[in-house]
Amino acid sequence: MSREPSTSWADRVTDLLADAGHRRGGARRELLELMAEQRCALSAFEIEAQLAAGPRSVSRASIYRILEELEEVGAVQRVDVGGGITRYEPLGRDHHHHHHLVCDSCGSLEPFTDEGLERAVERVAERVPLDVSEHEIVLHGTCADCAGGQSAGARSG
Amino acid sequence: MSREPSTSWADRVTDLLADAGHRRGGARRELLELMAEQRCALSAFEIEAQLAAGPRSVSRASIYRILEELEEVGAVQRVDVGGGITRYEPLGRDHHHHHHLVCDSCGSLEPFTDEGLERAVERVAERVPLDVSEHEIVLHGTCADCAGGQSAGARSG
DNA sequence: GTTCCTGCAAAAGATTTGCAGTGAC
DNA sequence: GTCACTGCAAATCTTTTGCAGGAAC
Repeated sequence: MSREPSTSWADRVTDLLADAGHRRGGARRELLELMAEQRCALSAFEIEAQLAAGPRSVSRASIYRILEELEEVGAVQRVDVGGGITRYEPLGRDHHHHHHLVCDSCGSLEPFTDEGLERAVERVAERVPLDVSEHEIVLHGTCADCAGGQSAGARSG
Repeated sequence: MSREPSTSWADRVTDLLADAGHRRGGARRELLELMAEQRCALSAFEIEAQLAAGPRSVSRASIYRILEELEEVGAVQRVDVGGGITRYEPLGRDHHHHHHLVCDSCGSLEPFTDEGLERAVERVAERVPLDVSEHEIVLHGTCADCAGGQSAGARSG
């Protein structure tokens, strides 16, 4: 679980970017370190806010530009869970591939994994007329907080 | 395949809307009849274009408003396949529940169904900390046209 | 010193909202 | 006649783009 590779994810991605002809930059470094420690997908807005709270703010334009570069080298994946907001998730860390639970009531996002589901998707991928490179599974519903807390209201952030 | 219920989907949805306190309207009727005959999800833009080509145009604002009403009564489902564009899909017709194949090269959208995948999702839904109401599965990749047609280019619309 | 990286501000695209006129009941 | 439905235009929100200054190499 906590076994770390000899180089960090941020370092490895920086190398990937260098191979693709990119130089290093402060904004990109901050964004990489933020992404490295996320357990689930972040929106551009959330990234901007979290970086603004840290030692070095990064402008929105740079965030989008950097995320696009990261997607091109396969370091992050776009995740669409609705609401017209694109989220971004790091790839290639030692965590397992996962999917998403979305509470339509409070908008919270949670990751989940399931081996059976992955096998089913792999089986489907062989049958469909598409050379499948990625897949995305989103379960919508009501989370425990919202379902149980009909009177609890805005108890926890 | 061609067995129709005694009332059409558009009529049934109109009844649903009437129960919810809505009157009838020309724009809504056009939109319902368009949705009724779709085999896959449509974006608001596509709906506007298709209605504009028909006997009665519907303004963009009305399209979004009507789609929101339809979603509230459970007649359509939002589908997010990326690109920042929300799509809408009719629910409760005699067709089976389906999911989506997206070609990241040309953007084409195709429906698919898979029993095994549905069962796997149902099994997962019981294990996760979410009262699951809907699910959405999107496979991204390259379609046959784009994969095979490296020189075929814009052969078929 | 050259070229890429970054921030700012403006632009572009999708969706929502305010308001006034028309239509359903 | 009342209140919902609709269209137009303006507003809002997310994402992209143009340009100029600063940093990496």
